[in-house]
Amino acid sequence: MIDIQLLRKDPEGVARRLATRGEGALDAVLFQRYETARKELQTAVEQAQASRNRIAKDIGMAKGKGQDVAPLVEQGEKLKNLLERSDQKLAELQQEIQDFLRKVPNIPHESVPVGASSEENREERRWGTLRKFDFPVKDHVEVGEGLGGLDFATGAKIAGARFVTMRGPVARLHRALAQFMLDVHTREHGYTEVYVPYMVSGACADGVSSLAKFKGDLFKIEDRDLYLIPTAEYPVTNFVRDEIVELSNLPLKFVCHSPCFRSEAGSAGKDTRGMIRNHQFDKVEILQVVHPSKSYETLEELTGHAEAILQNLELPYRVMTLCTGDMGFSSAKTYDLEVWLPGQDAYREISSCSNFEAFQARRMQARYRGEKGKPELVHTLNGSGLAVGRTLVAILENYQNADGSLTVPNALRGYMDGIERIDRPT
RNA sequence: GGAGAGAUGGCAGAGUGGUCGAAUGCGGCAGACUCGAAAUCUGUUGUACCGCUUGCGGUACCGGGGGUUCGAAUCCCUCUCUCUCCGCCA
Repeated sequence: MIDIQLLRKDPEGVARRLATRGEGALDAVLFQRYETARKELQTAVEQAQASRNRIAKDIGMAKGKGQDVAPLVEQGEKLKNLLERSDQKLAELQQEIQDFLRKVPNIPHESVPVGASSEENREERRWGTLRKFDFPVKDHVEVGEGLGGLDFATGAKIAGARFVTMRGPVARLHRALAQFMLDVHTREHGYTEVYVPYMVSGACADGVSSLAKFKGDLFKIEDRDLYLIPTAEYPVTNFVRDEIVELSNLPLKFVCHSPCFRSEAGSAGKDTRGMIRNHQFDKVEILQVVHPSKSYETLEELTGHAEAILQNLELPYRVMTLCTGDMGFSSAKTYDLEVWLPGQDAYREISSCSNFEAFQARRMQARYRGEKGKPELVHTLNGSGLAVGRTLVAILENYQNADGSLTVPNALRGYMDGIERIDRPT
């Protein structure tokens, strides 16, 4: 949620900055109208409540002295009727304002390039050299199926389109990747590993993003207020929901390996081949809860942590700053890491690292006890470090050999009984 | 699944219809003592919103929602969660 004080102070300015996101901009006029009505109603209700409280107190005192309270009780009754109606109206209006505000996306940071689509994302840097292949390059589907390790038909039989099954050394490579990522982040980057529920309540989902807006992207458990998590960000960020964290405990740094479930509503026909865009995939997520003054330096650091995985795996990539129109709902600034996929002859997103500033913290009342002893909202950040499925894709494509075998990246051999190559089954 | 007990401020824990936003202890902050620290003593210390504005006033909040009442932390209904016992299960 954006800061309502800021919105009150400068509705036009906020609307202007939000408009750079492209989607239906903030209706500043509607907000002003809400505010005027709310103020008027609230003042009236609170005045009525004040008189009610005074009368109740007077009755108590009069009774204590043994005086007649009938006239006072009658006054109270009258007030009660009046209050009931206006109280309800106020509650409805406040709910409306809440709903309105919770659907407003975060304000982009000033360093974010203004643009309408991914075309206008800004490239920051590139790492690694693209391998030259002296044989026709296959995509990950061909390589994976050739190794007997990826099986989309069985995935489809079990659960439908956009599901995959893995077998043998490829399944193990997939597991090795997750282990490797967890180890690097816990050993070298100071994150604490956490294990979490793979379902969250509606309230938790609305804490990290807008449930009202993005319900369709999630899988919901029938007849329960539970959603399958689309990323570990959902459960892990909610660790600090309704908490006041001691200043000395900041920053909190968590790493979490989890499956992610996405309905991929609205992406019909997009990336239908292979395991680029599945309903279920694994991801290792890194997440930090920090002091507000530190969040932008933390964003650089956290992005570096995700990059370290790609560097260890010697996978070439580039870093993009998402433009205002391409950023997620809750983010103030996002870097995407895009890995080189020779099978697609393109860079593809493999990690997304965002600073949400106080946007999520405000939605879930996550605070720290500030320097002056007052609770203040924390800043939250997270990034994929990395999407495991897509990392496997990148390895299948970048490490493939002419004979259809796959070289195991150096960094993973310790997790694979030291084997250097996965061969085609004979 | 069955039976019972409980949920109060940062934490612990009193309070069973009327000056209760809530005793007390711990913790935090400020001060005194000290070369400094500890101990001790004194004071102070919830959050959100609204209105005039460096202060004051008002309102709401005792797990969530609803009800009874002139008045609810306190009574009633309901939901959620926690604990204990039994059953079942990895």
